[in-house]
Amino acid sequence: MTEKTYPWEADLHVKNELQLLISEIYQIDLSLDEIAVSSPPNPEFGDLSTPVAMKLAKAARKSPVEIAQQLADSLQAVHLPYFESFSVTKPGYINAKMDYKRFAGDLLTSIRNMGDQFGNNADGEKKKFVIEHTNINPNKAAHIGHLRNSCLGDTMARLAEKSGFDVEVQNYIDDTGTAVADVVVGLHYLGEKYDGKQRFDYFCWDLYTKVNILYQEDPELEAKQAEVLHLIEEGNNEIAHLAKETSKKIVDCHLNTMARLDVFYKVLTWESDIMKMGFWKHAFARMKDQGGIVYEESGPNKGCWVVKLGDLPEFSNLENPDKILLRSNGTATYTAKDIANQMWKFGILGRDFLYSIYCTQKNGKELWTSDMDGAKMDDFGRADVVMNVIDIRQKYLQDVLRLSLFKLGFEDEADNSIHFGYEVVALSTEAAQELGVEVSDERDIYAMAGRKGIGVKADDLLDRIIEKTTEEVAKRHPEMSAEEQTALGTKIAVGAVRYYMIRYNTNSVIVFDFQEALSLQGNTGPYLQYSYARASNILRKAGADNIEIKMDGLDALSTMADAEKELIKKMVEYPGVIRRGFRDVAPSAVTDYAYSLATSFMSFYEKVPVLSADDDMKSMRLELVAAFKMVMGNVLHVLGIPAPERM
RNA sequence: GCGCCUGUAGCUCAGGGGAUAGAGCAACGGACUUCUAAUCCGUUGGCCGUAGGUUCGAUUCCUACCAGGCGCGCCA
Repeated sequence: MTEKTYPWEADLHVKNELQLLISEIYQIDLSLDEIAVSSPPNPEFGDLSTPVAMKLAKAARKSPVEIAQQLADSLQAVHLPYFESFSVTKPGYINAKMDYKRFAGDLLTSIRNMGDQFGNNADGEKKKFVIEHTNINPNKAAHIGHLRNSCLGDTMARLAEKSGFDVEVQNYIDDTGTAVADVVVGLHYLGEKYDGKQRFDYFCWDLYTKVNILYQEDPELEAKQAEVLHLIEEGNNEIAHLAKETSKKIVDCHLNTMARLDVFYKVLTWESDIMKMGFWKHAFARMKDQGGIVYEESGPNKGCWVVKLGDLPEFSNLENPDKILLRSNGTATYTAKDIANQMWKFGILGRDFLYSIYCTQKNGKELWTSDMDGAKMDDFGRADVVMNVIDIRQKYLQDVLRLSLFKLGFEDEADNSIHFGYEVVALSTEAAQELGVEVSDERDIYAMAGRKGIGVKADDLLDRIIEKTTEEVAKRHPEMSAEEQTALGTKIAVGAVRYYMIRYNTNSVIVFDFQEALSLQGNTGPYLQYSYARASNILRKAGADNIEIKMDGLDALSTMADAEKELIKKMVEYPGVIRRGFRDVAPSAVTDYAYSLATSFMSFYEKVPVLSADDDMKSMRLELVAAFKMVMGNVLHVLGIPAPERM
């Protein structure tokens, strides 16, 4: 092992060595995945352990303990870096004890040297990673379901960046759909005037609901929807202008809402521009040339252009597995437009938007937008990997999208199309009740419904939690000015909301509950922030920002307390967490880790004095605290959670 | 009907072939002259949906069933 080795790869070293030894001694070839190495449940068993000997017992025709002993002896003889000794316990576990002086010393040095780069990897090979998220219909205020989308998408974008991808965040705006049309119906035909007394997106929230209720009793009004849609598609008329103006105003509201949570974008893509650029027409021509689609002369899809999906196992059970792209009346389906858009993202459409700068965002970065009056640019799309963040109800359509690409001959692009599907946010009985929804004993969760105006608005939630956190700050820091209190309160509120939105497994519905979402204690964002603030405090009091912490104290590492070792072991996991979070598309893996890292530090904080320790010990512990602060800072950054120096 | 997902403590959730199944909340009892108590320590609380199977070993994998959610348009 002549290459540079890192402490966070220690478990990998053991695995590799075991693989080699097992092959040599028993002539059994195991994959690395078959050699489980993990932290044992009890520190008495050492720092790392593996049950692999028990797996081998049958094939090697020896007792597990015997095999374990033989492997442990062999490992001992190899002198792996970072390991002190190997032992065996009863059923057949091999346990490893770390050489903490070297292990911790190298880790702390690495963290100090790598700083905010610590934990990053180069898996992405600088490939272009396009992620589309948020995508809210521009016709009403954002609600907490949209928040889940944006927070998950933003975290994935951050994970992709840490994983060495060139990341482009897109926000697609469907400004030509029925949602916008409904609001336009209200504004134009109902003569509803916006008087500026409330926020425009809140006004539209109510108007959208009103229009949908009136549709039920007034078929003539409902017919206006189709009329409006038609006029929008035609363009260059009063209605189309009104639709665009309305959409833009709502998009601005959405951008403001998301900016409050530090969610930003690289480019906006407007459906109206997709239409004007003739993306679909162009895609259709390409598909026809390529022969990927067929015109049906008979059958249920008679007169339509379809993509044949029936021979794919995913669709073989469906009554009508083929997907219509062009209807018999000559218009394109939603899926067709989606395919064209996806082709654009990959740069295989042969067409591109024109672009201009939309605005400068709160993070100082420019936001671009597709724009018919803009300039030609080569910066956008042209992806190697495309991730679409859309809730799980879109799974079928996302499958159709991917497999259609495959069928059209874009096999690599199909492979690199990832649907990040997540379950929706619903309301608890209490939350539903608070919003005035009629509740019954028969159910305990209530779906949000834009058309009915049922939902918790994102900004309402934020306002409420900021009020609460600011109150708490005021209690703790009466010396601060009101502005400072609000600023800190806002940071904590952002931490609480973002953590709440991504901490759950994406397969499960979040049953939104105010009490839980507003909680600032226990397994919450503020807990992470508090651990960071506590570490900052120690360093500030030690004057560590000005003096250089010396590594001389590392001799003291041989007498590390358990709490210190636990903290070291937690920090060492971080690079693997980033890798796994991205690979498994699992932001919640990062929140889980962040929480356990914070817990380790809290435990250290309570048990191990830093400032009052002897000089050598103090120096070592300050280094440890500084390392923790760095790692926690990095984790918080991935999660998009502000890291306050004090709380 | 077909397909996907979920079922773990009173509640909200982690874990995902391996040692005694973990957290938070709630309840109860402790710890602030101490590096900030948005914290920590302790107690109570589990047929890991049910039944089979695979395995040295299953809460984890497979099958069936039960319960719940979602999806399967020439809608967007």
